[in-house]
Amino acid sequence: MPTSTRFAVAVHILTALAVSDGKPLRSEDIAYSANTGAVVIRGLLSRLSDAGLTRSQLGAGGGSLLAKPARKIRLLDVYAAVEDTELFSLHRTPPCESCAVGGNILEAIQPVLDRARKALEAELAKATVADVAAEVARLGKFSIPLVW
Amino acid sequence: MPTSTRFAVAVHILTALAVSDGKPLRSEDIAYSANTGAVVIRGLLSRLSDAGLTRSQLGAGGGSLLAKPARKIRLLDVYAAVEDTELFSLHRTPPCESCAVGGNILEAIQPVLDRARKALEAELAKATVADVAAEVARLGKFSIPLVW
DNA sequence: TAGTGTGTAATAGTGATGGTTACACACAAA
DNA sequence: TTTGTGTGTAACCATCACTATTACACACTA
Repeated sequence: MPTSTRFAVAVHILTALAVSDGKPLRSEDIAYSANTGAVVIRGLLSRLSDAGLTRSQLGAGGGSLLAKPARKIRLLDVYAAVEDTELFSLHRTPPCESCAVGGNILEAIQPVLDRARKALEAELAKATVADVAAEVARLGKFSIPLVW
Repeated sequence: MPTSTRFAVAVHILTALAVSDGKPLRSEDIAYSANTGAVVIRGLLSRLSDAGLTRSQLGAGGGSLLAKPARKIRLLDVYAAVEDTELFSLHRTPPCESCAVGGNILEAIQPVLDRARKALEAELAKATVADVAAEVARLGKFSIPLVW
């Protein structure tokens, strides 16, 4: 049960903003880096902004900025901001209520699925955008802030 | 991404087989319990059989059986048998190679995503089909084997 | 005031998914 | 051996989420 590409691109966006370190980035520039369209980026920025992770400056010289320090933004926050669907999908049509298994299977597996989901979320809570930005800087052999 | 319901239905199938405890179940009967089509069930049984989790008896009185004890079948085995896609999707089109962030973001986030995936898998490895079957029996107030 | 960039609606193409029909084949029961 | 049952798989279809793209109103800066 896959996530959309939104999570990966959203992390990309936030990492770019972290690397930019206070200088507003245009959606078009982020789109170039992520190899997608500027509207896609703005759609994600809209979600990230709703979640309180980014903010925008309108007008010439404007763009997007982190709304709080990169080290305060956990990947879990990003995940929650852009992923809509449940990690585990259940039956498309609910199983037979009156069946021995069908009538109880959902309730029976829910605790296990919850534990699995929470384990995943706990890992995503351990890493921050600052961590990712630092790793990108290390791999790319540059320092933050990066002058574009 | 439309997330698949295969995992939930596959667990349903195996739980039914565990509850049946050696008596072959027809795909049609499982389909009734899961509220889907028999061909959908047979498609999943085909994957589960390939993974060594079930086997089938052809002919009259035939159906499907567990290929090994329910307590030896971990939900992780089921997950691996029926889920095709990666848990985390990355960019649809690879990001800009020559960009500071785009050129390094994939490598930078991969370790985090791997840890998250492994944490999820570790939880799914802790639960078995026997556990789910026992929980279903408890909730449904019946004992295994259940005579249909 | 002119120009820049955001925010969002609308639309379209794509791909995975699940539902369904059809049918060949293996096996059991008689 | 024959008959009937149930599996295994291919083919086709409708649906839906997702991403890309166009279009345009609006806010803000220089």
